[in-house]
Amino acid sequence: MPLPQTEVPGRLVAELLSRGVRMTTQRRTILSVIETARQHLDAAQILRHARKLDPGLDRVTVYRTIRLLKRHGLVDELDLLHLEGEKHYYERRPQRDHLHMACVRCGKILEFESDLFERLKGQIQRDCRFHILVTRVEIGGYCAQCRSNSSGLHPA
Amino acid sequence: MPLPQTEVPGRLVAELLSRGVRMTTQRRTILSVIETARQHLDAAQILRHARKLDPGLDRVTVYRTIRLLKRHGLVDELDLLHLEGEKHYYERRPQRDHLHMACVRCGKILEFESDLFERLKGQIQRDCRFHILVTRVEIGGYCAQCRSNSSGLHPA
DNA sequence: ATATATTTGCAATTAAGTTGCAACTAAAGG
DNA sequence: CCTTTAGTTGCAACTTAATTGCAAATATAT
Repeated sequence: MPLPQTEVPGRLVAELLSRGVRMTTQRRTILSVIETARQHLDAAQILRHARKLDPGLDRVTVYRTIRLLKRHGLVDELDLLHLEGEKHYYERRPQRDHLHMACVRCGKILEFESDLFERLKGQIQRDCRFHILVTRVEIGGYCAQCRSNSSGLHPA
Repeated sequence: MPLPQTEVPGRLVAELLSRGVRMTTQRRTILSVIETARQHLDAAQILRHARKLDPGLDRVTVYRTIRLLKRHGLVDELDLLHLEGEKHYYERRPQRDHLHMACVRCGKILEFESDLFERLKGQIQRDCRFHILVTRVEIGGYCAQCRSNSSGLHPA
């Protein structure tokens, strides 16, 4: 049975190729996993998904590919406040920065973008003469649902 | 003459005592290290400073005390974008949130507080009906000095 | 002063990510 | 296309940061 190598060349593949980075089947697999992810994935989850497409793929290759993407500014790394373990989560760097809210009760992650944040970045660049390359905003608290349902409960 | 920049000594001890937490000599030592720190310290640095005061103190006790402080919302945990290693840094939770800028070239950490950020938090609480407990803002880029000195250089 | 629930230090363990290296392979050149 | 070669992969071993189980020690209430 032939492996359906029918992936539409994604933006990440195209970006790396345009920068002269060598493209391997392993990298294509990992990049497609990251691009089609529906939530934030950690390295182990990326590996698990990638192995469904290429069972021999090693976790070292996942770590190295993530590092490559970080070096090229194509993914952002998040902790999501380490609500579970010390792992890191990755997402394709968006056009416009957004902030992450993590519910400490149910673990849900919400994203939010705001002109106020863009203005805040502008203020920092001006007032501190600091040239911003990357931002990471993580906010912990109770989401709307957990606020209504909470009945005075506290997180674990 | 009062020292305006200096934190009130023993505030962490007082806070914990007022919450009925048992106070040990080890905890007093670790708390004093955190309170008198002049920069952000990681667990290993806290241990090193604490051992100067109590050589038998174990690193496990440092980790457990940090966890205690986090549970009580008395310290904030930072990664400072993992510019060096995967360790975490700790600081006493300030009255007013501030954001952290890490220079990717020289490693310097700058802090910044801003009404815009307070307004951003207000917007989140309103628009997302999200009750904020903790915030963490880490921004990477080039500080003013490194921008002037850079001569086109890039970080390692 | 005593009782007891909590905390400590030690040793062992887990979790996440990295490194050295031989074999492999993508991309460039004939 | 076939060869070349510099970059990449997979494996095993390793590092670093943090956690766990447990006996001994100790802070606090009585």
